[in-house]
Amino acid sequence: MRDRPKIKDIAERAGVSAATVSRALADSTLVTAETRQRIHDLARELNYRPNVSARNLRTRKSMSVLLVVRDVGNPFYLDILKGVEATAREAGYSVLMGNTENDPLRELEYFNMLRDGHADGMVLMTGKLPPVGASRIGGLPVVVALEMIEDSGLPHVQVDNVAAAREAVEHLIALGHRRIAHISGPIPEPMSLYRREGYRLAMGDAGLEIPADYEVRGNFLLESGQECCQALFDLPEPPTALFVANDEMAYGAVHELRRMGREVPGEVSVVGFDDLYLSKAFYPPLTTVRQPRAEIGRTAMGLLLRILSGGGVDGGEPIVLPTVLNIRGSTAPPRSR
Amino acid sequence: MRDRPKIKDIAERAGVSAATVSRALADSTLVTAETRQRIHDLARELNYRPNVSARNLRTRKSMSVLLVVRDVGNPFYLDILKGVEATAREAGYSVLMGNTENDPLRELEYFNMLRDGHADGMVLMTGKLPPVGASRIGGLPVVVALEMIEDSGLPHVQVDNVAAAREAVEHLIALGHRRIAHISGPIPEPMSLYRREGYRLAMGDAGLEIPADYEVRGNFLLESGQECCQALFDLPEPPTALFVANDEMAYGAVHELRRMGREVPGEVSVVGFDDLYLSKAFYPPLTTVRQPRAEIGRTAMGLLLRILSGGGVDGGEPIVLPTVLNIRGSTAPPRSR
DNA sequence: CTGAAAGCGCTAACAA
DNA sequence: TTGTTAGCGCTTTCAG
Repeated sequence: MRDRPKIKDIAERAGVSAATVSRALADSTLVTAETRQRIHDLARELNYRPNVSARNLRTRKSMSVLLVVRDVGNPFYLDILKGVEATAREAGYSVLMGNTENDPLRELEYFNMLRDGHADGMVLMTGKLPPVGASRIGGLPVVVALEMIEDSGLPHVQVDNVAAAREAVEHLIALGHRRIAHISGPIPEPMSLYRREGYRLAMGDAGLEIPADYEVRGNFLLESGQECCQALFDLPEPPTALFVANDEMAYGAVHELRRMGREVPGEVSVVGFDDLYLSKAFYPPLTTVRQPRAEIGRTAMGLLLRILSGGGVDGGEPIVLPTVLNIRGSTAPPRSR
Repeated sequence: MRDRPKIKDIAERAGVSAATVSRALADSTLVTAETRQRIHDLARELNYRPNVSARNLRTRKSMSVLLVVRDVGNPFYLDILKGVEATAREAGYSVLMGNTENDPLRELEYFNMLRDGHADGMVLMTGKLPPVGASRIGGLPVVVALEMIEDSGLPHVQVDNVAAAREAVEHLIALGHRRIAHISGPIPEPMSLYRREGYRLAMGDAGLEIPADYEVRGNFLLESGQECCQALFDLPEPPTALFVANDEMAYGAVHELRRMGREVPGEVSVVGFDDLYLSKAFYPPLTTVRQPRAEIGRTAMGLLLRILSGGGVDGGEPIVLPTVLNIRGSTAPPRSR
């Protein structure tokens, strides 16, 4: 940072004005190809780098976007982050990490960073809006990914959680399971509700009753999967199959089943949701719904870029990316009695 | 971003000068407590937020730090990121994600972001320096975490990889294993070399020969663990235990062993390195070296903060954080023959 | 304690 | 095609 060359320095050496240098460095055709080249050479020689604060102040941009999640420590976000980062970088944007930990104050703080010029736009994955009222959010350059914020008027990139969950449960039913329980995410978060809805629809379509105790609430964390699993197998009539709302809890559930001496999938089948990259190395390899995470990241960031470049944004219809049910070793027909 | 209030607006309404507003908002004692309060109230009322670009330009700071890793998609970095983010945020800094994918050009680009005012400092976890020569790097506000860059003169936060690896292998030896193989990371990366060195030391101390084919090179990825494992068990005299240089490859190795019909730990014991958060739910629960990742992140960021606030920095002695060998279900005495 | 004035480094009208 | 000029919004001397 000490005495770095500025445009003026280049201008003096090149015998031109600062404006010309600025234009040349921006490859403006208004500058002779020859002087343009000369200035580029000079800039390289001096190891010149434009001061971003000055540029940002002048252009009223920051060339940064904010990626806001509930928990940066959650491996689920990794591929999304990767997709967002790649797409952002290709377009010359940097990615600022935002971590809310479900704290409304922090959620608000990240929105404020949009107003104070810290970032030009936001990819929001918390499923929540700060309590300032949707009116103030309306036109902001925000794309909601993964989760869904109803009536926000914001563009969404997501998967069809209901249909995906339904397909997962239908797979269990097709295998012959009747007593299928569900470990859900936190209620009433929309994502949890959708996946539960898919479960209910599949069960209903198959004419299967859902016993009251067959829906237990988790919190998407590993330990929660264990606990919920325990509760389910304390029941007088335990299930023969589990549809778990995410892979992490599914890991916990399988772990717990093993601890209880129940075989997976021999005695109990388990289906997860997300297809974390470890699920295939898990034992038994986990049957689970794959979300195209990297693509969600790329698509969301692409959409944001379009918004930032003034392109048309229809916050109307969400962009829905396809899921795939990856059938692996954790599901099998129920043990014939 | 549209017509946001600026200092001047507040100044006019308060009937004072812009300078006074600036001072008041900075809680300078040069301003009467009463006007200070009035201006704060006004700022809140107008929903004022200082323009960061203008402030950054003026103060020559960005209040951002760059966190540079090889691969943002690697779950290993999660807890570190979390630690860095938390510590940074407490101090008012934002975290910019940098992802090099081992591309020297991109590594250089991130260093340039330091020079162009994009960020004030960097936590570097790639184990590499761009090829500009250490001379230009010397005084930069950069902290190296996790990996080690020899002769860089930069402050380091790391663990003792040699000692940790040694302890892991000693555990296997203590169980009675003699034929212990090692799946290493990419050679010659320092981290891989250190862990291999620990393996060699433990073996040597126990008077155990290392057959030529017992050291195979992986790349820290899951598939690589599978492949290396396959190579080892194609040997005429396969090992009874594996020390794998990271958990991810260990998952792959265990997966492959299972595929080959070899029991873990009955037939083969496996020790990993890192203690990813899933290793305890893995089957069998993985014996592995735990690195205090969140603490590495917090410590590195704390060190960087000290540097940024002009505090003394001794790039001499690295800060070494302790590791713990977590003994779980993937290791057992060798099957008695 | 407060105000006037300068300027951080850059870009974009407007003129030439 | 190039130069001149005027700020972007803020902080910080320097005077008062």
